[in-house]
Amino acid sequence: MNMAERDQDKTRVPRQRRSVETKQKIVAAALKLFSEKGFHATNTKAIAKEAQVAVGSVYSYYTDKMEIFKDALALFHEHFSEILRSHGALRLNASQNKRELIRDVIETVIKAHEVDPGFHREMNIMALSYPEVKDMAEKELRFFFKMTARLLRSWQPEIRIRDPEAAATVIILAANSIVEAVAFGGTGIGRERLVEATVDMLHHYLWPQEASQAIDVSPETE
Amino acid sequence: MNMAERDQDKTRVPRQRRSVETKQKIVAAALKLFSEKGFHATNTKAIAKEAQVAVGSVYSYYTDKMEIFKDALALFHEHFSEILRSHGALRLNASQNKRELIRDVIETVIKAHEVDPGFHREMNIMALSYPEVKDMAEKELRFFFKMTARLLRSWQPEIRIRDPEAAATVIILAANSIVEAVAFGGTGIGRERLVEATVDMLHHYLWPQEASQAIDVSPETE
Amino acid sequence: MNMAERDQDKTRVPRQRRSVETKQKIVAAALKLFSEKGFHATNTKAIAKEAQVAVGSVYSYYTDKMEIFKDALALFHEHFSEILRSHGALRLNASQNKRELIRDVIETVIKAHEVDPGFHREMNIMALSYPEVKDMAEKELRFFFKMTARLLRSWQPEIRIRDPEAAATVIILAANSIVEAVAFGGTGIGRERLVEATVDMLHHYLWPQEASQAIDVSPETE
Amino acid sequence: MNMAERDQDKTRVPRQRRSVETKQKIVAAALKLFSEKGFHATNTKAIAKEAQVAVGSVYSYYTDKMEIFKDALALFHEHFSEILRSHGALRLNASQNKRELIRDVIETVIKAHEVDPGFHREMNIMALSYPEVKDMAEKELRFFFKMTARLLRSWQPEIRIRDPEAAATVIILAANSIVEAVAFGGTGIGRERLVEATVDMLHHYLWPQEASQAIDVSPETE
DNA sequence: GATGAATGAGGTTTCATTCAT
DNA sequence: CATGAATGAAACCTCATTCAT
Repeated sequence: MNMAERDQDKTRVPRQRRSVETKQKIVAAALKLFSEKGFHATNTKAIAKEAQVAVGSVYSYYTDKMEIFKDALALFHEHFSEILRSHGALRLNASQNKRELIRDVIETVIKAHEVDPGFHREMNIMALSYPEVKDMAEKELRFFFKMTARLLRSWQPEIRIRDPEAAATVIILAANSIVEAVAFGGTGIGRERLVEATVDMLHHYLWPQEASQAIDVSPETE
Repeated sequence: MNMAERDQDKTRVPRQRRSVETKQKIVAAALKLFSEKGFHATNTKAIAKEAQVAVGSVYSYYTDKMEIFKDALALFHEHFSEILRSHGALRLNASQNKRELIRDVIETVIKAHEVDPGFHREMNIMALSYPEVKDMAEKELRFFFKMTARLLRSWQPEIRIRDPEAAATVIILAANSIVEAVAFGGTGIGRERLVEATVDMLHHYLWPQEASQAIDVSPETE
Repeated sequence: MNMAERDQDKTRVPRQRRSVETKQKIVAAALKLFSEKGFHATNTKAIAKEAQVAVGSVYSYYTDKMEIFKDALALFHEHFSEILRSHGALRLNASQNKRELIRDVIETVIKAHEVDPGFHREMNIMALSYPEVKDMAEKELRFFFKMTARLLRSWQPEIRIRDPEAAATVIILAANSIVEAVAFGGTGIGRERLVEATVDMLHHYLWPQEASQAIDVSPETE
Repeated sequence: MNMAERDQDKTRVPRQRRSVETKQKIVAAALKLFSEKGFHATNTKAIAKEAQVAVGSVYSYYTDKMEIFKDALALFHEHFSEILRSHGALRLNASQNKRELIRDVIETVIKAHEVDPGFHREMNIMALSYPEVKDMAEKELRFFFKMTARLLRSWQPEIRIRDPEAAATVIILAANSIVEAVAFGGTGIGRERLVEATVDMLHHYLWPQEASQAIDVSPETE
């Protein structure tokens, strides 16, 4: 394996079980601290301490503090995807009630965000400052774009979207920013109302006819 | 004049005004550097140098590096609002073509972002880390929520939005995140397609009837 | 001045008198410690302490520990040359007794070495490890080569040297290594005997006739 | 053996053949790395790796990194002497042409240096810093002093040296420093010219009459 | 008021050595 | 006996902030 080759002499490639466990302890500790206090406010000593390991050990698994972050990010993405999968966000089909479908998706994404809102925030920070992190985060995000685009295309021609890729991107970005607003607050509007408005917006976007009727049927709610 | 007497041999500039100018030089310098290299990578010495002032002087105007940032942020918000205002983003009325109206707004916001994308990014970073900055940024954002909500309400009942405040928030958040994606790239979709999709989404959300017809009129575009 | 330009933001260019004094205190302290304990065994904290200055101050005058060393080396060279000059090593002329002349030169060089044998040693160590130091040391050495070559040429044709440059180099190198042996001991032969033998060697090399006669005149010494 | 007694339970005294081989692999690896990158830049992990042995094993043969160096130094001296011996540097006799004899010796020493110039340099560095290493290096050097002195004495009274021991020391030191200059460059004079000048110097020192004639015979060369 | 020299805590990283497996 | 994981002191360097001039 050329991975092993490249890291040779610098970072340890876990061979023994103990070693594997130590590395896991370190990422776990780092994920926790980055999430709580952010990257810059977390020093290597603290990571080592949290992992109950000597500072030197940290550096035998990682060349760099940044390297630890990247591993933590990968771990975070795993957790995140796991949530999405387990909540069945992807076994959607157009047969169910459209509003419920949209709401389900949004709620699931909120759930996923709530697993570790702190780290999510830190990921955003880091992505803005470090291209490498940006790339990782974007790669993950594009995966969702792709998934969504495929979904939209599968729903054609029932929904009449002109540019499924762009639409998927816009939907994900919008949903994401609203989910973040829900997670971190600060809008002054409660969670329920924001979700409802978002559902409305997407409903109209994707199934205009049905959405328009829905308004006629139940006007003046709230 | 006894004023002249008191200031003897330094009569050039009144004390007060010079002081104000110095402070302005400092913020301006800071804004520039924060925007270029970020908060953490900009040290006070560099700010002083850029402002052509001694380090000590910086600390006689500001207690803290953070204090400087907050002032820079305020200045940035001024610039930002100025752009929006000068581009007339807010003298909208429902009479013009709806798609054009939406597109205008979005383009204006993109313009405003483009004034200083670097600082915008840094503002986001800082907002995520420092509650005080977050508060400032949110306060500004809520202003836009309010403005938008008022606008939406003024368009009622032509548009039949159930909860104008929540809708305004959702619209601004969505628009904002898409604008950022346009500014920083990374989606893999070009600017035009993203804008078009966003316009579509908002068009359907706000003027469902008209939007549906638009699709019927010019189908299979793109 | 482009020097000032280049160093800008990183190292301080002493402007005030206090500043100049501080920088001098630092080199002096460094010279002392490098000489006593060597470069690697001297840490920046110790230098700061010896100079009665904060660590940070050291780094406002020097980017690097190595930079300090180079400055110390320059200072050392100044001291060294000063000794040579004050001992009149270079107002040699061929008129005086040749053996005495050679002995004078050698004794002077020994004196110069004795000013700071520790640093001399360290200079050699560093020269072997760091090309930049090697260059500095060699530059100084070549100056002596040049001086000596000029002297030899001025003595032609009385002395019949085939290649004055090479001869000068060989003489300086030989003298130097013997002087070092005298300074650091380890040969098992006393200082006087080494100097005498060296004088003999150079005497024979430069003034063969005279040297041969000298042997005939005082044979079987020792 | 009380040697074994003394070292017991700290460092292993190789008893079995495999053990001996392991120790040899370690020194060999160390010699190579020290020579290439120097003592300080070579870490124990690298030595272990190069020797294809675990770090812990290194420490069961050696108490210390320095201990390894000392062993490497001894090995180096063996190689060095081996070269000298095999090139017959010591089966000199006064019957052959004197200039050729001197040149032969010098060329042989250069050859010996060229076996491992890197380690030679490192030995010098270490000798200057660590008394123990200095002692080892000097012990070896004195061996050459002794050999040379014996040679000189055997050539008496043909050569009329007053103090053979001192002369031998001076000759070896001079030759050594010139050889080093040839090996590491930096004098600005080419190898051939330096060797020639050295031969001249020693020729005049040891066989004044013959050397003087040589000059008369072939004047104005170069 | 202004200047810029001085401070020193704190951060990241290395590596010789020990020790559990 | 070998292995290689773990240790932690110690090194270098940065920079927000203070303070003498």
